[in-house]
Parts: sequence; structure tokens; C-alpha cells
Amino acid sequence: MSFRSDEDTWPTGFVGAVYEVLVRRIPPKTKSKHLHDIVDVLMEVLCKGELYLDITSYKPTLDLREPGWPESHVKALQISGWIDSDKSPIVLDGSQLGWKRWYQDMKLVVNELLDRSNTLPKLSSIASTVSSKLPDELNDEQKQAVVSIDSHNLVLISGGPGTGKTSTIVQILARSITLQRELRVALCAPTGKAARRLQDSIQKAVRHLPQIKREELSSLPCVTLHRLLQAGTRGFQRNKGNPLSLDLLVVDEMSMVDLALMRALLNALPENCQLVLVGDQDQLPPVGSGSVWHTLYSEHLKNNFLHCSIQLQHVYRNKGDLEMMSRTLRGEGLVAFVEKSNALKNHSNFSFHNASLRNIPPFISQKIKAHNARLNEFSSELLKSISSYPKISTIEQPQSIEIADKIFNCLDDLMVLCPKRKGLWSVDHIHRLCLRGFPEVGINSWPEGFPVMSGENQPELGLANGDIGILIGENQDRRILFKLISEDGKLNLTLIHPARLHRLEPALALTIHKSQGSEAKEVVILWPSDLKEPRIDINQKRRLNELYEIRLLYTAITRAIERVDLITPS
DNA sequence: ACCCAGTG
Repeated sequence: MSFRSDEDTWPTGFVGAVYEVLVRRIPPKTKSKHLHDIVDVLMEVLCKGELYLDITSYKPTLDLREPGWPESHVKALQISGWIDSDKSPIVLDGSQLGWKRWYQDMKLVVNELLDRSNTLPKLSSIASTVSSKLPDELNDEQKQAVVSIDSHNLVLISGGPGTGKTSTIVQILARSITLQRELRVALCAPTGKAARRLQDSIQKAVRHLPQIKREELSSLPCVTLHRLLQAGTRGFQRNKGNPLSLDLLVVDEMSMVDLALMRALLNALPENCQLVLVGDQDQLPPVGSGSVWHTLYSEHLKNNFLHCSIQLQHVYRNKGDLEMMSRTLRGEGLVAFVEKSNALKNHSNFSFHNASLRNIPPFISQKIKAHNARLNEFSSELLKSISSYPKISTIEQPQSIEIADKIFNCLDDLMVLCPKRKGLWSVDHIHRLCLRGFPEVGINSWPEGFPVMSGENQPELGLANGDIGILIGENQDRRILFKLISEDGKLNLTLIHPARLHRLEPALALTIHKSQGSEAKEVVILWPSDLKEPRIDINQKRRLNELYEIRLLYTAITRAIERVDLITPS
């Protein structure tokens, strides 16, 4: 039986019928309700994105047909013949119980990564002859990360927000191109927005580098993993038969990469290509099943990767309560987080609010309105400064460039985040509430200065999924201002006619998933579920859900540089 | 529920 990676979308009827299907395809020696329980429990964890569970600690939450979990179920499994032949669908490896095919796939991925980590890079001999002097602005952890590419084909870099992952990446790239000219390098991330953000921060970070390196690094391609592997309806066009022609690949935001995508990547990656994986264990798990990053850092595996993994610990941003609250959430969980929130002072840079789910608290909508008003003001200022508007497509007058920069900086002042796309306090809901004064549906009725997002890759325009632009001008003169990076690495301020964009969405509010990788001065989080819900019974289902909630909330909070307002239902 | 990508 074949599985797709997005099994979360399976209809419930199908999930319930998995046992029946399995029994028909692979008849067990003995059918039993115990066996049925095991399949249901495996489906239960699968819905949470887990491919296997630890039978010694996992407590099922669904009603089991038979008592005696897990001993009597394991016994039934052993006599069923479902774990001891080639065709058997389930595997019990020590205390790990899982779907055999996925379990083996994950094992293959882990083993291939281990092999790569133990392979010496082509450049290692050259590296030893080159001065090992590293820039002084790097700390010891970061230096260690940079030199580790001299001796390992695989390097894992993990660290929370503000630990300098991007500057480490830039130094790795700088060192690599010093060692070998014409090195073929690519950068990628799981989401379009994260890829663009990476490109943006690399542009900023290379300013400190010598001219030659700066030019080479700022023109590096930076795309989604799907795009790099040329995903299409027939799967990935980059594969074993058509591998990527690369010497070094950096993948950022690894926590969002699932098993299927990782397999596709390794499948398309030449043996001698160096791989640098970067991520944060505390951030979001992938949407599909099989969190590769969290598996690599799990208790029983992480020691195998010690030789090639670097943990960036030193946090450069010190943000008072903001830092304290995110540390509490990550380290102690939701209960401690809610408790601490009650003790926050009034002038804290982390505020809790309650509101009715039908509205946004007035002072938050004030904040949003003020933000929009500033964007509106700057965009009409820009419009006035362009003498040949709307005939031009690229902004080149220095004065206009300055104003456009002001617009994009202003965009980074405020970020409104929601866990969901639809429903109460979703991205859609916020947009409906904020655009209420603009009754006509469609972009022409939205106010000038309003942020919009491209929901699709449009390479012919140099536009990636997740790129955010600003509405300029009205009616037939309406254009969207995008900050794009051309192929030669130059920053381009481009005005695009709305009709040329295939999919355009309001981008005042973002899903937390999309926000991963970017940051803003202030973050407003609308959290529609109750954080204070008592969690008395500490069983595993709650823990899985809670772990997910923690990562989601943690990701949202850590987008903020200066301030967070967290709003929960009253 | 969330991501990516392309199509009926």
C-alpha cells in the first residue's frame, strides 16, 4: 500500500478503515482486537505527524478495544506475523513501534546523513593550507561551525532566534568561495517567504565582506526546496538520474522539512556535494509527516551527530520580558508561561490581552490603523516623487528610492500573526475586519499603502511565493511595489500592474507558518484558543498537542525584536 | 491546521 506525505488530509473514514485494508492485503496469522488497537494507535500518532512511538512511555488517548496496553498488544503483534517478515507492515525496534516503510525511510535518511557527515570534503586538503584566521566578530561557537565545513561533508547548525545563524551561513559561504573559485552554491528554505528572507539577510550581511566576495555572494540563488528540486505533478525532476549540479547547498529552517521532501533532496544531491542544514528544534514541525530535524536531535540519535553538529547558544538580542517569556515557554511549557504572564509589569515589552473572538481589541486595531496610515502616507509620498508615473516599472530616482526604502522599513515595524488561515481570528478574519471600510471585494478597493502578498512563484517577474509588496496609486494607475533581487544580485524596486499577478492576497496578517524566518519590531499575536485550559491529565496526547502549541507560539513570539502583544479569547 | 506546487 502506498502512502502520500500529506496523510493528514485523509478522510476520517479511510483512517478508520486502515486496519480492514491491511488485514485484506496482508492477512495476519491471528486476527485480534489487540491488533486493531495497534493500528488505530499508530494512526493516532500519524495524525500528529509522528511515524512511530515509544511503547514504554506512550499512553493512547483513544478508547482501546482491549485492556493491557502495551504488553498484551505487543504479544498479539508478535504472534500475528505482522512484524517478522519482509511483507510485514509494522516494525518494533526496541521500544519503538512504527509503520515499517516510514520507519525504514527515516532510518535510510539518518544513515545517509551519517555517511555524509563522515565523508571528507574535496576541499579539506586545500583548507589545511589556507590561513585559518576567521573574522573577529564571530564567537567561538560560530567559528567552530565555519571551520567544520573543512572536515565534514555534512554540517548541522542549530540555534534559536538571534544566535547569528545567518551570519554564520554567510561566513561559511565566504570561506568556501575563498577555498575554491567557481564553487557552485545554492541556498534554500521550505517556504517562499523564508527563502526570500534568507536572501535578504545575506544581502545585508555581505556588506561587511571584501568587494569580490560580496559580489559573488549577493548573486546566489535562494529558492524554495520545491523549486530547487523542480517539483511538478510527476514528482521531482531533480533526482538520481538528474542530480543537482552543486558543490555546496545550505538549507535553512530545517525544522519544517518532512521525510518525503528530505528523501527527495538526498536523492537529487550528488555524493560529493557539501550540505549545511540549519534550523531551530524549538520551532515548527513540518506540515507533512516525519520531522527529520527533530528526529536528528532526538535523545537516542543526537549523539551520533555530535561530531558535525554545532549548537549556537549565545543570544545576541536581549529583550527583557520578551526574552524571558520565550525562554519560559520553550523550557517550562504552557503552564509556567501563563503563570509568569500574570506577574508581568505594566510597562513590560510583553503584554497579554483578552478580547471577544468577534472583534479585535480597539487598541490593537488602532495600532494596525496607525501602521496602515504610515504606509499610506509614504506611498502617496512615493507617488508624488515619481515624475513619470505610471509609465515606469523600475524606480531609479535616488529620492524615490529613499522613500521606497522607508516603506519597506515601515513594513517591518509591525507583524500580525494568526495560527490559522480560516475561522475566527484567522488571517482571513483579520483582513475582513480591517478592510471593512472597503466594501468592494478586490484589490482595487483596498487602500493605498496596503501590504499584499504574491501567493505563487512567478519567475518571469522575478517574484517568489511569499513576496510582499505595497499598493501604490489608485484605479487604473494602481501598481504594486516590490523589492526584488535581480539575477546579478542588485536590489530592484519594481512597480508591477496587478493584472500581471496570478494570485494576490492581503498581507496585513500572516500565518505563523509563513512568518517563520522573518521578524518585525512589534508582533501582535491573535491566539484563538485558550492557553489557560487546565491540563491536569498528563497523558501523551495532550503532550503532543501541547508540544505543537508551544512550538507554534514560540515561533510567533520569537519573530519580535522589541515587543509582543498576545491576545487570547475572553 | 499549517507548507509547497501545478491543474481540472
